[in-house]
Amino acid sequence: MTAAASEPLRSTYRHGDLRRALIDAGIALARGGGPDAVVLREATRRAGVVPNAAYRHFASREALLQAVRAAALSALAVAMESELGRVRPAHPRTAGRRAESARAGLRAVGTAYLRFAQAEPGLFRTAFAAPGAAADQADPGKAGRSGLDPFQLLGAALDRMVEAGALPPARRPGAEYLAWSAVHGLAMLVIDGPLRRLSRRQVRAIGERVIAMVEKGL
Amino acid sequence: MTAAASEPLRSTYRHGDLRRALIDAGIALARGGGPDAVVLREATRRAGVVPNAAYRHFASREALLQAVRAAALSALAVAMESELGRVRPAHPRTAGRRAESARAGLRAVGTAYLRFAQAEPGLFRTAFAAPGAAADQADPGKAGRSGLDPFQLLGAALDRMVEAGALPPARRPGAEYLAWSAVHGLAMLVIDGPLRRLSRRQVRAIGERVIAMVEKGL
DNA sequence: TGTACATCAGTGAACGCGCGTTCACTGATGTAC
DNA sequence: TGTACATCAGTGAACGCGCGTTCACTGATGTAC
Repeated sequence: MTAAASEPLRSTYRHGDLRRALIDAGIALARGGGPDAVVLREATRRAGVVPNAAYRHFASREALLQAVRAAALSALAVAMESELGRVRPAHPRTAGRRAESARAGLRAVGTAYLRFAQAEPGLFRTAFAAPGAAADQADPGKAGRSGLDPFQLLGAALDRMVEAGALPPARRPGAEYLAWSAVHGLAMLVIDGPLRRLSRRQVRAIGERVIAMVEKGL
Repeated sequence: MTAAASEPLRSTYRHGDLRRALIDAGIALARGGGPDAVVLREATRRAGVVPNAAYRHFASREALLQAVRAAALSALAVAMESELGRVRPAHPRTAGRRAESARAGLRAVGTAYLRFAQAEPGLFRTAFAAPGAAADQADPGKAGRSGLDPFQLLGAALDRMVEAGALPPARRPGAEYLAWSAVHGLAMLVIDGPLRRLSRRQVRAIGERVIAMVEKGL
């Protein structure tokens, strides 16, 4: 009954859910060209609506971009959760297995992060583009199914490593910054920077080594 | 005798060195706002010249940006060389000292990289912004005094570690990608991303830990 | 169950802006004789 | 040493573009009686 959110044309005067349609259009734009490609006029065009109609739902172009950013972060969180789910056995019995499982969790987080960056470079860049001065607090909607955002998922993985004895507690504080930096750096170099000529295979191989370096160097 | 390159006003009909002046203006713009701030018209304004005059020296806005990017890379290389020079004693006698000196070289490279990113975020972002499709080969002018660009300086530091026995030769291939990723990631998160609220102190502390992680995890 | 009405989502037209780039020009400079 | 001239760096004016945003409007919807 409700109009399809992605439908660019419509027969009714009212749109149905223009807000949703604009966000979806914004996501599609971000997917193709990163944050700068999230152009308010183009989003309204795709939604089959006159440009200023957007102002019924967003205060400004920046507000729309903000919503798209939250969606991108959320998509990343979902990808990480899904990789985590694939890798973690329910209740390992022995201490050794628990430690290994915790380490696998950290690897899963890193792997999913890199895979997402490579599969969706535009969304990835949008997720981490600096917001326009304002709006910095935790916004709802950037989390995955578990309610955690990507950074929190990483933190939880590190916590599990400490619990399982795979990471000395003294090393825990701030460890997310180290792990995050390594993986984020490779992602940026690959999608935007000087490593963008590397093949998929090469990137995966380097990704594994980066993650191994983190595991060993933490 | 030659007109100062940075002089926005001029009394002569000929400019003197408009090309240089446009690049300098472009650098100033990049310094303030990253690659997107390198606007051809603004650069000509600052050079005290009519907009289309730029086309005597650059084929397009992209060509100007390219020149600015090369200058930014070169500035980074110089900063790295300078930090390297401060840290490396000339000819360490014992193997242990040579190894330690080689490690110090790697740390210097990473430290300078991070410091440059934080001191000159606009230039840093400009240096690593993806060039517009064309022009990818090694351009002259992006190197430092030694003739090496930032990536090559990192490679040389790693080579010295192998020579000094501070890094197993088997670990050498591709090691620059690992080290680079870690440091680059922290730089990006700090200047543009979610870590931008961290204080100078905090960043330096995390920077040291990231570099330590690289040293240990390589 | 029918009707009057307030609400407010989307329309239509327009604004000012700054951008990159093209065109035909002009006049200072340095060179050839 | 003086003069004619070709070169080409910078001028002046204009283009088309797409953007974000504001204004007064209109008409479908759902609600109160």
